[in-house]
Amino acid sequence: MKNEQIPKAVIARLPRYYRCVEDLYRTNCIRVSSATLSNLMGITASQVRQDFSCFGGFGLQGYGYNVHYLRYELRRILGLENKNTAILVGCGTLGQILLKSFDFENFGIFLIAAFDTNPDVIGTQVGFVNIMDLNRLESFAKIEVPDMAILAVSRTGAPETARLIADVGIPSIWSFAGCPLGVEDRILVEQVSFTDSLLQLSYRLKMQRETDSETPSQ
Amino acid sequence: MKNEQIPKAVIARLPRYYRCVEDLYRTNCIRVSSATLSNLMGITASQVRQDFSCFGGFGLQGYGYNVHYLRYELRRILGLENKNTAILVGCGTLGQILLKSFDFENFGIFLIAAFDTNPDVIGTQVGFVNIMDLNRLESFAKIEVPDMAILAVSRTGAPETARLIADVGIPSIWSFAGCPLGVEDRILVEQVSFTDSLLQLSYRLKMQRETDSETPSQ
DNA sequence: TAGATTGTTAATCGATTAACAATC
DNA sequence: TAGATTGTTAATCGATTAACAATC
Repeated sequence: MKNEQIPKAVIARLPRYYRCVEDLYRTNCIRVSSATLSNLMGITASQVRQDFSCFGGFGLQGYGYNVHYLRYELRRILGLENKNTAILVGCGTLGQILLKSFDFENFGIFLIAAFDTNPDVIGTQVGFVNIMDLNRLESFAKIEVPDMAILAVSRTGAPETARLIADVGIPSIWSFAGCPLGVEDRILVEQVSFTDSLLQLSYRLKMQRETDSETPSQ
Repeated sequence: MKNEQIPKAVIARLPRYYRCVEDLYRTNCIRVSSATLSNLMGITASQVRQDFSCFGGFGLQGYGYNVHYLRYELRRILGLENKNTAILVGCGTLGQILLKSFDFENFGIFLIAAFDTNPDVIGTQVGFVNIMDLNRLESFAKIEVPDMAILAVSRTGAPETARLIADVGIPSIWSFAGCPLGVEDRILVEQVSFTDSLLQLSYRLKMQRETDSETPSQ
């Protein structure tokens, strides 16, 4: 594998490649060409080949890509073949949904504990884990050393909680808070932002209306 | 306003600009320079000015940007000054969270109805709306003409439901299904994908480990 | 006026596309 | 072998950064 430094744009496409290839794999497809894959992805075939060649290339001239092998390589690149442990911090409505129904195992992630500050939920079991008091996080993290914290607290509490997570030595946060956490320079932070997404849609909707009214369809 | 065609990269930054400026506005900040804003955003001052100049520029030499005016312009550009109506389709756990606690009004969006196929939830009230049978969507849409459908159904049902939404003439979907819907060429689709986000974090975590082990800190 | 800071132009950098030799 | 399709090189396109004249 070339270790040059993978372009950001390529990394951003990796999850979608994996989704496409996973679908092909599930439908027992044996091989796929860059042309076919490019259709599924909505990009050019040239780009598919260029992207894969960043990692050394997984294809065979005249044949294309073996789906099974391609899937394995993408899983390896994405780190899905590693086993990571995660804790969930913030067991409100969103946190509880994640505990109950998100398929962490599919991503090589083991959810080993959940934390909250609300006495009403502390001690209850949701999904497969018991919810613990957040003030036990520090001693817990010393023993179990989780790879990831899933942050599902309200925006107000997010930076403070994130600091705690970073302080106890957890190296990454998957955050649903949708705001800067203030620890981005110390540990890895990946955001799922509902509001950023909605704002982009709002923008596109407005633009489309403006364009439509300039060139009325008749 | 220049109507050249705003670069995609600029559009992707608009929500974050708005968040920053909203924070400044709330803390009664009167003016802000591109340098200050660039620190908050984690980008260069040059880029801030370049970005705003796409829309004609909102600043004043020697002064910077008036926060109140900048906020207004960003709201206008993002379409938040428009009033849009939305319906929610899929009232499972995630759908119900959105009904109960997402602040749609903040985004100029009025949630006017919710739909599901499950008899157990049809007829119940969640948040401010009553949940209706999905088979009433068509007649409903003819009368109310919603601007947006929020899609919170499971991945399996997503493409079929999306087709229905497009067929009844709703021009945009905010989707939590995290998979292609098959209507992207007919109407606007904006995705919130938990899995794509988690996969990116998984990748970054793996890369960091590899880098760390190459250059051990000692 | 002098200092500050914009908007814009030009230079650099990175990402995408096109073309084709290599080869299965 | 002939056809297909990759991986890679070169060309194009778009986005970011640097520099500075304009001007508040």
